[in-house]
Amino acid sequence: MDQELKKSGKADRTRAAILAAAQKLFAGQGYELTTVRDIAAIADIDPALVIRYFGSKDELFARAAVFNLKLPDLSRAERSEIGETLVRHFLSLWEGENANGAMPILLRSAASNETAANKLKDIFAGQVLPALARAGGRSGAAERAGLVSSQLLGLAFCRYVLRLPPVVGLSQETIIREVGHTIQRYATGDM
Amino acid sequence: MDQELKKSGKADRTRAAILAAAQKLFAGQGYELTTVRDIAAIADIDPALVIRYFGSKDELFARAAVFNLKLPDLSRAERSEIGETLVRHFLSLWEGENANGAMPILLRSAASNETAANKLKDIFAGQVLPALARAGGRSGAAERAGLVSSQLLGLAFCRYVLRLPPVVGLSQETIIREVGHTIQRYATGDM
DNA sequence: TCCTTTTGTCAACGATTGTTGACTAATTAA
DNA sequence: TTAATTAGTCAACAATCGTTGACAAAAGGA
Repeated sequence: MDQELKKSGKADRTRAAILAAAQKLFAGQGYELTTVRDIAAIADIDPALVIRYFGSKDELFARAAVFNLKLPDLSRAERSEIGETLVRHFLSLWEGENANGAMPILLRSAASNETAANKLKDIFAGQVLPALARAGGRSGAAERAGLVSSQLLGLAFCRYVLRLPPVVGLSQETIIREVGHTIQRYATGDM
Repeated sequence: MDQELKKSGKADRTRAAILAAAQKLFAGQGYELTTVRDIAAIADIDPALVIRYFGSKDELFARAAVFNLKLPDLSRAERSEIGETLVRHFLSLWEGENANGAMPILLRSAASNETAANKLKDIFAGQVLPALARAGGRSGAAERAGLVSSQLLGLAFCRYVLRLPPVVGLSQETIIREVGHTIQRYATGDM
């Protein structure tokens, strides 16, 4: 068998099918309500294969929920455009072409799954906070990061998990303008 | 037996114990992970009694998650203080003396429990939106309500469910000032 | 006291869960 | 073709879930 150039073997295709089914279900109903049998049914394979290829439901979830913030370097952006830049970045991450839906997966399961909750914590404490610390004023980085996180996660929670009609109805332009303004104030304004 | 003046009979005390245990567990780990047997263990009674007194786990959850927004009449408040007024109101509802923890219960279970999700939707679409429509400008009430909801729910989600350290660390004064400012702009600012 | 109602105990049910291991079928290397 | 590796199938496991019904204990009224 080829060592590096695998020609998308049969096993790889079922692996991909399982992962896709898992992401769809995890995003739609969370970790607890998603069963291995449901995943297998959607992927049209045997439930035992889910375990064989991913070890356990937990490991499959971990694989399905990976995502990379890829935060832009805020210290190089125009200081007056940090807010809009951040909001644009998150929106394209959540709704853009390469969106993989990992954010809804994490958000929906974070309330009852410790793995998901910790992943979210790591992201916002380990990436958003440092980025704001570099970009914003010298003090109160933790406060600013907390406020920014509450607004961004709240937007995602209402729009993708709860699907609150007034939030789903917001246009991207409105979000960029209004939420961008808020983030801008949190990130750089005086406290 | 007395018809109206029940002297806190034995049954009432166990009913209360069950409800208290249920609220504690529902708030801490959500609907799915909370088992009838866990509730019974904390209430120190038999699991069968949980069903006998509340019919089913679903009905018990509905009882444990009732709460009343009791929104103040924003049209009578100083227009320039709507933001702070709203944030103060929610904070005292969530952390004040009479806080019953129903908000964390709803938020934590909303991601995987339709009953909880619908209850949250009803609250914010049926109470917050009308209140803002009365108080704010004549147009764009839905947009304003969506933005306000995203910030308020995001704050609660980060602070009580996810327990993001930077958000937990925010003082009430900071929240009232900063989030109040944001809500004020969403509620009354031009869009 | 006796009788009725209330309150609590216990064991078990059927369903569903993640996971396993033995087995067959298909694919590949020789 | 033959042998070996890989992929997929199937039935079953142990555990846990919400829920039920039969029964015992306690309390209250007569």
